[in-house]
Amino acid sequence: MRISYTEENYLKAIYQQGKDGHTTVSTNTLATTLHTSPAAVTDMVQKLHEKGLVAYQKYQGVSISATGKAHALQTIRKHLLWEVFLVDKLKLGWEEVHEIAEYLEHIQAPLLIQRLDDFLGNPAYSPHGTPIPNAQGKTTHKASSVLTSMKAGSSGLVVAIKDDSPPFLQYLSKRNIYLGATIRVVEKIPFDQSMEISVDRWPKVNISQKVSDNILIVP
Amino acid sequence: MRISYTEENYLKAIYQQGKDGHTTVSTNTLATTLHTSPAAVTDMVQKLHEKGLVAYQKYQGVSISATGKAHALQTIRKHLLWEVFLVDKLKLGWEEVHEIAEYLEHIQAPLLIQRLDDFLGNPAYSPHGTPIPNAQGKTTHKASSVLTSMKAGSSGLVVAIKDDSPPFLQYLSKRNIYLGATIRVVEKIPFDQSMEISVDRWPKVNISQKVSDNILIVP
DNA sequence: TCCTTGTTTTAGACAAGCCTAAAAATATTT
DNA sequence: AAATATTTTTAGGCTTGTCTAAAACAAGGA
Repeated sequence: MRISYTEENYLKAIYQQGKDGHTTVSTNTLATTLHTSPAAVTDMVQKLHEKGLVAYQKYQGVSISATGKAHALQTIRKHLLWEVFLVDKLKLGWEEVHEIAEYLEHIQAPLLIQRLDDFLGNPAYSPHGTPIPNAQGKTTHKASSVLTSMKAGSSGLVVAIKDDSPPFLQYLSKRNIYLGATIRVVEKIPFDQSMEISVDRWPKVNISQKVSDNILIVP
Repeated sequence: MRISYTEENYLKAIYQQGKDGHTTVSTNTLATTLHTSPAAVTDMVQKLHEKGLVAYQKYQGVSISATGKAHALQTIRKHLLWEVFLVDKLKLGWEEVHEIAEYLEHIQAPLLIQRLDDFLGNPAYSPHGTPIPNAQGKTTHKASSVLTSMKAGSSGLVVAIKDDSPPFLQYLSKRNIYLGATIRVVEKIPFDQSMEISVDRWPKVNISQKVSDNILIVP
């Protein structure tokens, strides 16, 4: 079955939003993340349903099917492998690679991806710490916790960044937060759920809950 | 001005067929090389004319404009750089890379291409010996002659292959013809313009004119 | 010159993916 | 439970790039 560039983007979004596969994703949410109109989402989702790639019932949202999930994982695999290439080999900044990989991920050439994987040394994680699905779609999950859940006084290593949008990655770079950095929670502010942290040997800074929610740590 | 994936392919074909820019290319020829209908070509060529990328007059064929040529050269540059990457770094065969590069060449990311060029060591020639246009569209032409024009008894080094279609490259591989191979013209057969050649130390073989027309040599 | 042959263009139509505006269904508030 | 607000779907339409069939044009032979 032929899956278009656009269909791949829908599948990826539906998978990433509905994660486990039983959670249902709303039309409006998809329209926002895909920068399109709710009407366009309805059309496409009906098409994907007919192709057996998603489960969909009128007004009841959409969820990924097993086949759809397999496709989404392959697209994600390609995306992350290209990100590794762009950062490790071409020396692009981690905030520059996401957009470029959005294009590269759609190239259909199994041999290319296999060789790229070998060339990169079969990496298990992307430059943002996201686990890379293997050719069968399986990922090795590193046990980690969200920075938000850490207690004051504890510290750990940054292992992954959930949100890989350029603005967020630029924000992190400015505060010297990168994969492998050591973060110590100095103080938690109950009022707004923000926290005071110190990164490596740098002076402490305040980060909002929205930020700490997107940083994964191992103690 | 936005140039689509399809428009880029048309420009590339018009440029490669009409080379110098004054030669005019026919609708039918384009339809054949682009695997589409003459009617589709007429439509597209009118659109490209309105955008100033080609010169076109009804029933008079089409030729590339200066702007169109600049775009075509950039697409070709990207195509050839990716081919170098696929062969040199990913170790793909020279007959496997053309098709994959057809997709990669359309990716718009100037920074990516610049870094890729550096990563590859700013190559001047593709794996098939085609000169790679630089960022300004200039190519350094190696002086060479078509194998067909060589006299019996003379010999030279293979520097480029004009036709980079998989069937032709597979044919060459089978006869141990590759870039840098030494070819000696043993005998020319006037009857059908074919020739007997010997490659490196291998026993002599007969090749047709169609084949020798696509091999470039330096003595 | 006229007629035949082959090429090129026009006409009308279709699929993919999107849009806006309006209608229908669901959710929330009162 | 009714009224209001929000979400979602339908309806109709647009653009890009394609197609087939028919009409227009060009070029060569009689």
